Amino acid sequence: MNVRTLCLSILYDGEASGYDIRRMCTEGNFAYFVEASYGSIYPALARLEDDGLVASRTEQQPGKPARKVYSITEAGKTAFAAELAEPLGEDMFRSPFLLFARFAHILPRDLVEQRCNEFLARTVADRKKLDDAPKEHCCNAADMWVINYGRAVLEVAEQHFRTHMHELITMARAEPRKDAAE
Amino acid sequence: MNVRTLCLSILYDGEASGYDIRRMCTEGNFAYFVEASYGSIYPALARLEDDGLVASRTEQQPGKPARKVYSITEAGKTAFAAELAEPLGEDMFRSPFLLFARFAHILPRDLVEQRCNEFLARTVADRKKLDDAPKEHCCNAADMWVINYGRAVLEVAEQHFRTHMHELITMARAEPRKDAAE
DNA sequence: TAACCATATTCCGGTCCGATATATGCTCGG
DNA sequence: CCGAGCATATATCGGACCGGAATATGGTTA
Repeated sequence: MNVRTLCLSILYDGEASGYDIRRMCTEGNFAYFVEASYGSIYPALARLEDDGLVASRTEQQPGKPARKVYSITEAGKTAFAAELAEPLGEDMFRSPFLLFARFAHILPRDLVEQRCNEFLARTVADRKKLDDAPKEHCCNAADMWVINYGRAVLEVAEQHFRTHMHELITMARAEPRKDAAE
Repeated sequence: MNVRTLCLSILYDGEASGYDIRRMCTEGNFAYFVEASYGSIYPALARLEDDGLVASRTEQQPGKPARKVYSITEAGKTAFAAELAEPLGEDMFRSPFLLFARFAHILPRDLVEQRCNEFLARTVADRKKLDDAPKEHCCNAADMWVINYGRAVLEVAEQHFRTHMHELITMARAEPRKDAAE
């Protein structure tokens, strides 16, 4: 799933600037399964425009820098539907935290505890955002389906982690940075 | 979490060739949360050796190409522990399938059904691999903790998907590729 | 009034993926 | 018995992508 397709998917729901697209990737309701940086979004939009799949107009706003607002064309919609009909890339999950967790036994206990608390906080925040999503503005039925899938998964992730994180902390080396044995 | 650190983490458990590391990434018990390709592993190992964090010996095996077997040095272990003490990168989940799912309503029903079945099959296979992991060879307590976390999450993912996939299929356009209305 | 933040875009270095090339010998079907 | 295909093993290259810095601009706030 390349950034081109990601841009088309966002523009499918309405016009947006590169900045908007980035924000939807990082803060929007679907941030938990798609992402892209400015460094990929802007070149992708430029190429999309060259190919006639999106159109742009420059919107002057008093007090703020001008926005270059992109919208999807009919050709873009067709290309997007065709792209979705192609074989899908594999989902991927990368977790620095789980790599860290595997080595709890060689790490100081206070570090493991800190990272566990950070991980829990992130998981809670992610779940909360999906819980709040429906109330805000969104969505069509398919969007709600996707959000509910995410909620179901994050809910057990949080619950499982809450009840088992202390086990991981117990595995860590018992010296919390000072020499006081026992 | 860069490939250098990933290589060190695998070598921490015992010596391995670049090929072995790749296999552990794609087929091993931890494939579900770490990955790297040859294109990153071999350069990473070369740099690691330059820096003295790993050592290598060439192992001639009759009948097969020679293996260049890497092992972690004391300096490597220290560097790895130091790396784990650094702030962790964010976990990330990227799902071409969920992006696809958001647009179920504009896609033909048979395509949505097919992709759903493929997704279910992949989820089942992933969960099954984690279920089988403990029986095989592994692991220390921390490894088991990580595997159990993965199992808990994949189990609900599978169960939720099984009970709700038909809703997604129902949202799809009712024409299964021919003109037969109704 | 200076520092900072939000909006908005662009560029670059470096990392990483995916595909391909190369080499070797085994297994299995025809 | 031979050739296709596969598993082992390493290396390389183009291109995609990330993350951060640079550049503007004007509003907010301490």
